[in-house]
Amino acid sequence: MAREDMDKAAYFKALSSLDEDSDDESTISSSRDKLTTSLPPHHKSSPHKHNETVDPKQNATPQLERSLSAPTPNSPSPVHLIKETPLVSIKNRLQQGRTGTPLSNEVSFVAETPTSPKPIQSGGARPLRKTSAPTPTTLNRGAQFPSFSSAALGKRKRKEPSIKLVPEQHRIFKDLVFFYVPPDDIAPVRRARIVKAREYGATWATEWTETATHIIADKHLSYADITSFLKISSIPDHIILVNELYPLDCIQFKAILNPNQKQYLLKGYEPTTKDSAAGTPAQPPSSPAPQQSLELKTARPKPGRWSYVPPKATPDRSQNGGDRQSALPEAGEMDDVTRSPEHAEAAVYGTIGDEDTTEPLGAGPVVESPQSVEEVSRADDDLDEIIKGALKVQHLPLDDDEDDASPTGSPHHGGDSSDDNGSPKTKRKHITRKPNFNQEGFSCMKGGTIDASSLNPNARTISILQEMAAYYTRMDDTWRPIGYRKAITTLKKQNKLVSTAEEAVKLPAIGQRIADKIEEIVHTDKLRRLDNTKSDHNDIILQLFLGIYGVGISQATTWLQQGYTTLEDLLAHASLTDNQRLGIDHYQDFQTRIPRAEVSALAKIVADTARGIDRGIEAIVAGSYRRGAESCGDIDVLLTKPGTSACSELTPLLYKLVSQLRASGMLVAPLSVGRTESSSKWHGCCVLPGQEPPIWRRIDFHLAPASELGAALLYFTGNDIFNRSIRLLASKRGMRLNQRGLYKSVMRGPGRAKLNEGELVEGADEKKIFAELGVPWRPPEERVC
DNA sequence: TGGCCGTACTG
DNA sequence: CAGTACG
DNA sequence: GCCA
Repeated sequence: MAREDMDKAAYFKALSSLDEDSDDESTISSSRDKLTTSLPPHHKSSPHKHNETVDPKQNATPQLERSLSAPTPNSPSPVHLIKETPLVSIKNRLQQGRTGTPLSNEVSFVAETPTSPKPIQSGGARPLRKTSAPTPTTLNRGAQFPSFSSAALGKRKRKEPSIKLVPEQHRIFKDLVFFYVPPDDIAPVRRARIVKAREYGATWATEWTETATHIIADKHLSYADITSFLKISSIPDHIILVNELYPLDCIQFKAILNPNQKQYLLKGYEPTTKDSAAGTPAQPPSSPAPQQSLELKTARPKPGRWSYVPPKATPDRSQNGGDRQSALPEAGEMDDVTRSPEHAEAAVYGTIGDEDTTEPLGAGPVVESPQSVEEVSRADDDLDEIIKGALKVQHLPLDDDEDDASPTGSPHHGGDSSDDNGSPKTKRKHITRKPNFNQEGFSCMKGGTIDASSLNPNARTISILQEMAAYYTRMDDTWRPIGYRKAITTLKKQNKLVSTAEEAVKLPAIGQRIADKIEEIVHTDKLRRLDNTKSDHNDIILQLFLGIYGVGISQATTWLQQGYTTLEDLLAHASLTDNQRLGIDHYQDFQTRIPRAEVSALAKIVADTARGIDRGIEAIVAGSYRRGAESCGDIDVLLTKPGTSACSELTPLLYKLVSQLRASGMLVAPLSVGRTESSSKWHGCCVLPGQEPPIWRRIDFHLAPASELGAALLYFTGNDIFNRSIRLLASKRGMRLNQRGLYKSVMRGPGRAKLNEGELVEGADEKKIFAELGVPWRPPEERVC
């Protein structure tokens, strides 16, 4: 036991230091030390699944040894060192922090491999490589932690992606031969996917062969693309044609899924019912599909908690809603991708009339200019090239989801409305007061209207920076992600491509380091720094865990340390809170975006029910819906009533409302409910009655007496960055802004610590709050930061 | 070098 | 209390 | 990460 702990500790220490190593510049903040310092006591109940997962004894130790003695025994050719690219300043990579880590001094220099090597060709023309028969160069000792071992190789350029097979019983792709189209692994994402498939037992055919069992096509390809690429008239019956999503899902569900599901089909391809045989039912006997294991752990209602019935088809729900392409959550927020002009009215149910529409003060009624260009298909055009040359595939989106965010796929309203941002109008800043600080730095001062969709010239850069932010979040770094997000906000507002570092540093919130990264991204279409993480198992598991409602970085890290790797592991062995269990059972549901129309429908039910309880109640949908998003991550309903001045006047109504909605079947579970009399929130889950299959949605109610409506709207409309920005601005002005109101004469101690409550300035009127702060009014759809 | 929003629920 | 969540 |  103790020994295992030690090994794990050693491993994680090593991991940490390596990670920092590969970081461009030195340090990562200290919070991550928790990884290296304290290991949780080993409970016996803890997850040592003998079969799968890690056996620390086998892994950590050898790894450490190997990395300590730099040269890799098996690595055949020393290959030339990768030259540091000029773009990245590599200063000191020695880590001071990771004290006592055996590796920290050794692995000080990790080559940022440019990924170019085409592993396949190098070995000559053998078309198949069997992963199950590791080549001499395969470093299989390190089985579980590829990134670690590859990083540990130090400067040595990896010649061939080391494939670390998963334990045999998990090799769901055993005996399968995958042929990818395009048949290369140049793009980092694709390489990671291919490696992953191989780790699960697949054989990768790098040349077309009819012995292939599956053709895995790039998601943009159509059936015709494939046949023409292969120069055949049709795909042989015994070969299964699926898109790249398929293997990922199989891996996540640990099963060979039915390849005929529509989310795996290619455009223009009608499966000939034939392959249902080969394709297999979704749940092969060998590996229980998640649904089943999920069903096992059924409701264990707890006093005060609704009985919670795990619904049938949760995890498999990829087809409805937005096809999530990858099992893993993506970093960036996808809401606000598009806006529609009519949002304002739609957002309000009940007697309230307007609040957005009338606008004297700020930027007038924001009428979206119809916008023109439709670019959605650009990606498709690239495909030809890809197929032909198949050599520079770098345009494939780095992240999986991108364009799926707005489900409807509704092409128009491609958002962006007015490409107003450079336009003079945004510049109007009526200076009420002269601030003694630079208010340019506050993103709440300027409208963000250009979204991150493909229309944005910096979309690619933004997407990659978002991944970086997400990556650092996973690393338990609190502040870097904020830095990145601010930079991203700035970038979103540029209406032309920012391509050089020189140009970039001049922009607010973009410093030298991000500027360098921007330049690298624009020039190479990727960030090497990020590539390193792409195939990191632990990182991928972390992403998985962080996608669970109720699980944050702390819990996710702990579970990872304990050796859990899948949601099923967690359900079976980890100790979970009720919310977390629910979060796992509905993992896919919660990951699925909610079409705007469904939000409207749900809100209408709420509003109608509420009015049945009290005519005066108004239900206003806030959140990304109010910002005009075409799809939302959850539903935010603000409940208010004219004439009220305290939450306590509304709480009883909320209680009734919830109980009626629950009775009517719309609300299906509570997650977090107010404790006190005057509390103002209720968080839970709902489904659209009649929806088949039902998809659980996150819904939040927020109570606001009329006297606080403005502040509540401001808060509940967000977005979060906008809120933080405007709140920070308030605090710089000696005020305080929260969901109840704007307060002045707040005395603050060191570090802006609040010393007193302050005196209420305004709470009822959203616009007045802007005005008091000297912030130009911005309608909700311009609060996208 | 230290700050980076303010609040509320869970266990 | 730390952790997670909400915008 | 960025900034004062």
